[in-house]
Amino acid sequence: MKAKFKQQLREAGLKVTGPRLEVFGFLQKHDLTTVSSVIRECAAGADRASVYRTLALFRKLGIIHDVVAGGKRMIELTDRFASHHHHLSCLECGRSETVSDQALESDLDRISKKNGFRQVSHQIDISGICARCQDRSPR
Amino acid sequence: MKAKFKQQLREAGLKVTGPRLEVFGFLQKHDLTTVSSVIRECAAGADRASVYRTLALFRKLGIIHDVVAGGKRMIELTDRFASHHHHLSCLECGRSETVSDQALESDLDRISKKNGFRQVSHQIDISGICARCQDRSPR
DNA sequence: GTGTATGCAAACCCTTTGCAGGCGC
DNA sequence: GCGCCTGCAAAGGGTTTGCATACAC
Repeated sequence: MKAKFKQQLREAGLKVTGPRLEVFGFLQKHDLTTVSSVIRECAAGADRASVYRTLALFRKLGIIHDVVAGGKRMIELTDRFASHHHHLSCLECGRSETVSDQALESDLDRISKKNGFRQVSHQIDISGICARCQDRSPR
Repeated sequence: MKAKFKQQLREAGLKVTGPRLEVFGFLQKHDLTTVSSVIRECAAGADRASVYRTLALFRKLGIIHDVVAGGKRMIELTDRFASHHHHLSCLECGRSETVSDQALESDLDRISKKNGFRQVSHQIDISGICARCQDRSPR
């Protein structure tokens, strides 16, 4: 996976640098994170400005994309570096669970076709209260 | 609809003021808009700061909610003031189409239940190229 | 060695806040 | 008239940019 990443950079005529490796490594370890987390956790290996530039580059290269989970803007690796999925986000504890559902994907395709859209991407954010938090504070 | 809005404010012990009416009126005319548009278009009747305060209030009262369309953060009236729907956003022209689909809603319910989630809300953003833009620049 | 990428700091948003005056009820 | 709401301006926080230096190739 890291090899694939380096290869993609080189094929685009870009350099494999410390900050880029640092940020990519962090994203691999923490799928679904925030820009501020990346800045905080990668501070030792990458300046704030470099993190922003790196994330912008990764977006352009299709390595990461922005998603919304629990109403908050997050970033994560794209399907090329992680399998296609969506999130169930708990409004109480903030945790997100990953789900994949074929019927859902089919419906989205069908809806796009019906409207004459050529679908490029989609994202879904289901917010609620997770099983654990329901148990903890029942109502 | 506007009567319902005024009623909701009064029932909450809040005042019906110029800025609040101005912003609500704009939201009714332009479903799916941005904070900056509201600020720009309501400038005559509401100061920037008042727009922010008003939007925060509307969010708290469940009059508006934030959604993502075409990857951009937008705001729109909630289901109480407009029927439940989702958006197909064109990445080229930026326009958004509205869709409602029962199968899709059922899928989301089923997925939530399967994971023990009590669903509170969900949002879907389908991005692609609309029929019109496909015709204009075929590939 | 060459040209890209980085770090630093300043500039730039967008958003929030404090406060005195105005207005809905 | 009372107390909430507003406008104004200043402060705050996150993001972007300019420039000289450092490093990947």
